[in-house]
Amino acid sequence: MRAEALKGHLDGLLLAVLDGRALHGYAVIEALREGSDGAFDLPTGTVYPALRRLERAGLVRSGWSTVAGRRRRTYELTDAGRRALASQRTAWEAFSAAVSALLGRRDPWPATH
Amino acid sequence: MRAEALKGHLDGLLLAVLDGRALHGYAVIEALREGSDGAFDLPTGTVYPALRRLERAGLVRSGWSTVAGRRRRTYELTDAGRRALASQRTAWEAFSAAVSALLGRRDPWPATH
DNA sequence: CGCTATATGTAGCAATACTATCTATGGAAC
DNA sequence: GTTCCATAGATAGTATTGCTACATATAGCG
Repeated sequence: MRAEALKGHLDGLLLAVLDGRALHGYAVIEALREGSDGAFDLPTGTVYPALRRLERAGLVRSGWSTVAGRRRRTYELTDAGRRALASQRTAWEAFSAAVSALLGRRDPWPATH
Repeated sequence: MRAEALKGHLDGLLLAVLDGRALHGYAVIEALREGSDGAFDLPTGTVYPALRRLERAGLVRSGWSTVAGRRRRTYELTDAGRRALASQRTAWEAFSAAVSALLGRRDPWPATH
């Protein structure tokens, strides 16, 4: 997976794994890995700053908790986050369809010139 | 369409519209717009530098021609470009499947914690 | 006591698409 | 005939963003 492929799509994925449940950063990384069948195994340096970015944007809300002596910053969606997720899903459908239409064809173009 | 969504995917799209035919930059822009049903209407400041980038990488080859008093720099795939296109298609399948798996579900996660 | 998994975080880097701007020709509109 | 649009190419500078590398710390296992 090329590094740049994810650009512009990570936010939507983060919102998606937080949909309906609160997770801390480390668990988000695991959810992305498992939910993508191993395709997305993202480093902490990618996910933690991205979650903070979403929080600054008001799409998630965070709070601290301590479990078994380890501190966790837990994230959950805000109302704006849920709306953003819905719009990201729509945008993905459009983007995905457009790329597939262009890239998907296995035969070269008919000679038109 | 968010600007960042395209990042990392443009090269594959450019290679795809050049598959089996030679096009000049302006025609590439039109091919992207028409082939994506209007979803991708890219500015010249995006496409021209990207084509030069592909040429530096050895994936396309360019030559000049003049049609109706207008000079055109025409691009066509190299062998390496065709190989790169095949690998981009495979990468897109994997990426697309992974994102759809995470983003595609319309129902929130079951409560597991 | 060292190693691994868990857990959070930052600084700096590299890649890349976009905005804004510039030049130029041919043809249509007025 | 001159203004405007479509065609055609190009570049400088900017902003965003994901990644690498590094730093810190606890729990549990051998």
